[in-house]
Amino acid sequence: MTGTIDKQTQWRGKLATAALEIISREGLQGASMRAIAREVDSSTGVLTHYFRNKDELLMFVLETIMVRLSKIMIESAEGIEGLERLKVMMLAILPTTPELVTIWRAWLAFVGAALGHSRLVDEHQYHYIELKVFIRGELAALQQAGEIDEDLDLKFEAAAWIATFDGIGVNMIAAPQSYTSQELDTLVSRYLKTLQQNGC
Amino acid sequence: MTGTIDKQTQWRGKLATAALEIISREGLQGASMRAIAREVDSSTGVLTHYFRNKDELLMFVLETIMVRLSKIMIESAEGIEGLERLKVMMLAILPTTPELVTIWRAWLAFVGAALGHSRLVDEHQYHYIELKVFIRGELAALQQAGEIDEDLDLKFEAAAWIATFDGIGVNMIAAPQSYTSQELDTLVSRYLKTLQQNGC
DNA sequence: CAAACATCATAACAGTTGTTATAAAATAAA
DNA sequence: TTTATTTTATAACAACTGTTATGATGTTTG
Repeated sequence: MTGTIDKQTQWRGKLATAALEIISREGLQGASMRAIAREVDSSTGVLTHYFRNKDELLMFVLETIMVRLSKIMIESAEGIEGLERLKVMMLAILPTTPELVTIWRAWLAFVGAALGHSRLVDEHQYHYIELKVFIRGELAALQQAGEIDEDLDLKFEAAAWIATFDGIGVNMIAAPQSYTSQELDTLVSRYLKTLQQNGC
Repeated sequence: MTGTIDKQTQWRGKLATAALEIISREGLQGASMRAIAREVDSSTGVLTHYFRNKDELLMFVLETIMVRLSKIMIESAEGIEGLERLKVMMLAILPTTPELVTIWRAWLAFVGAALGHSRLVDEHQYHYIELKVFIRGELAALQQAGEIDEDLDLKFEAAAWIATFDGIGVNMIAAPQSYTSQELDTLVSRYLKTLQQNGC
């Protein structure tokens, strides 16, 4: 029984990774059932056996992406406190490694294709809200610790954090070599300064 | 002769607008030849007559988008000087009106589909560079006028301006009602403050 | 062993895609 | 008016899409 489940999750993960790779390379257009099957040196029979249909597979890929991102983000911040924590988390999930570039490229493909695809829109909204709540919690902790202004609107600031983050990420993908790692650091640090007026 | 040319440009514009509308509503997947023809109450014969192929039509749509954007941006800044100018220009092209929302949605679709579509990638790179050069010129003027720090790296700052701008825009599209108009103003103003240390 | 089931490959399906050729209609040129 | 030329519609095309059904294998279970 557990063996069956293991094979299930194993295959689903393998197929999701293969799909992710293709999407990152060629976009969603290139990710046909047959192309994904070819990527894992198998046939479409596997796809149809482990996923109800293509939609479910794509949703699973998107979910996999978001899970990986939040895992990387949380692990990067382990044992780090204060404002530095927000900085580290943001830098950790920007597309600075091959894996993260792959994820970001695929994410952009999903965002672009979300138009007119209601399930994708919903899924994105969900993850956005989740991230926003998380960041808001982080900000609340900082506020309580007196590290950032106490009169900040945290709901707004969480959205601003995500916007800053998205903007940098999209640019790094759309226009590679936009920033050196030092410039990245500067960019994020400068943004964080806007959260505290005691620096002035 | 001139009449022929007029009809050409007229039809090409009409078809591009129709395609833009569909892309904004349903994404690039929905923008098939037949769907575009239906949108203008005509047949695909018109499309094939005024465009070599679909690729050329899509490129024309993307170009149309960028031209409209830069036109809106430049016109908004007419007669405005100083730091306020940068602020006005950014606010002018963020997706705050139906037309701009349409443009941004289509733009996002193009960015997402650019993966694996080399001509689209090139086109985007080109427009990014163009915008970057323009903003850099604006920053240089501000620097000469002493309105922003003289030791800023303008190449870097131009990229930062675009990233900030992209981030806010993408969020407004991906998660509508992210910001009130006042919050938008706050966001942009706060970013601009990072360009001058005399505020401290 | 035998029956039941999970696993995977293959093929056929109906639908859609962009492209191309062809023909009809409208307009311009002679 | 007659002849060219431009313009638009229609239809056929091969290629591709996701889905589904059908077998052929193993693998587990009774």
